[in-house]
Amino acid sequence: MPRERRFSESEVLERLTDVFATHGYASTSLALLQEATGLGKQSLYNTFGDKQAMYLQAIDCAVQRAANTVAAVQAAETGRAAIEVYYDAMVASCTSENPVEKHCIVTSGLLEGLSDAPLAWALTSRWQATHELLRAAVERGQRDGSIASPTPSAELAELLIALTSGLRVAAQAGRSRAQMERSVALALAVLDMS
Amino acid sequence: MPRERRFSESEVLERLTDVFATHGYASTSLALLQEATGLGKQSLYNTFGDKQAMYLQAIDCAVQRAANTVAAVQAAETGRAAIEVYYDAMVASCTSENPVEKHCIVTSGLLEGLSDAPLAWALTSRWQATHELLRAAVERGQRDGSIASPTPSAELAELLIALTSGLRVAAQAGRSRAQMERSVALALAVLDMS
DNA sequence: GCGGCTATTGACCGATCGGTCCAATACGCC
DNA sequence: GGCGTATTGGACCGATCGGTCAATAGCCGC
Repeated sequence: MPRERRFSESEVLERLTDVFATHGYASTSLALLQEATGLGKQSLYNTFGDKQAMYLQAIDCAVQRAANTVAAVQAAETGRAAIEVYYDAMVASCTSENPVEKHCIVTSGLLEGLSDAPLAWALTSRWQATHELLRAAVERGQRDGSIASPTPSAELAELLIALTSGLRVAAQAGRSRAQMERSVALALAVLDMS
Repeated sequence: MPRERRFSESEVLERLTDVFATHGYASTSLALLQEATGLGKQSLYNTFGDKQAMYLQAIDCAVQRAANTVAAVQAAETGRAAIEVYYDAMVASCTSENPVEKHCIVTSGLLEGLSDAPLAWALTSRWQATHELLRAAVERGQRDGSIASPTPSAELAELLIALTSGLRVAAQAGRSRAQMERSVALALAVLDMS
């Protein structure tokens, strides 16, 4: 048996995810990744592959981080409560002092306009997954009566996810948490229209 | 009197704006700008200054391009119509085949998280200006009766501008024009709530 | 203790980055 | 037709980019 790695692959991936989230794909250099992980260039390449592969794995890592929120959304009492849980987490994330939480790797990546097919596919796939999460919550709310709007759940979810990304940008423009919460409250009123 | 420039400064700035809009700030290289303009590096530097200065001027150029839309918004019959004019233009822009129209230099720049103070300031300033454009339209609508919601115009405008940025991201995720129009229609229903 | 395998290190690669410098060039003026 | 000035293209700068390679260091079964 050969020599063993002297770092935790999962912990290093967390740091990679941090860097990609805060700087985006193009602006993340190998040097930044080395600095954040304390690893040498070759160790990173041996473990994760090239920059594209690291990014793809960072996306997966970011998805895992959001698993708690996803679970909380799905476990909410009503569909309406699920949506509110989602936006609570989203606003908290956007207004965080921590730059890692403030940025969404998927939103940033999409707006970056990554041209490499695997990256673009992974990002749109994640967007789609979040859309489905919200759509399911809306549909649940429509069934349990907590959401009055008869609009198809997919359409409502489309609005909700667009608002999510909009909040990310608004956060970068320096909007306060209170303002973002008001925006969310206003938008959620759409769910009550019949 | 010395030799004259053999290009139109304004036309070249248009091309610079195109490149910055489609690639963002960090991913735009001098080589790309040279290719798009046909000018040499030195001519660009003589005329516009360094990359930062070019970017700042490109932002102004993009603002000028939107002047028609701004005028149309302000000239609309009612405040409500103004908002609709705005979103018509926005959705058309987002769903354009032309990559130059599809991207918004301000939205992209904000999400890029540019750290240089002059750039960040210019971008947030533009965001603020658009917010004010929408706020004024909302206020007008509340006065002329085309917008029923009594919610402060600034808060409604905050939601509207967040949605705008969200649509930009949604466009990058490949959403269709029809879907975006439905999202807008849904969101505008907020203006009717009292 | 030794041989074989792997992880790590650091030098190195060509390409490109933003930016500068300089010499050649082209024009209006006298 | 010089002359001076502004413009121009290209050579050049150090730094950094993503990525590779060979040598070294560490651990296993033996």
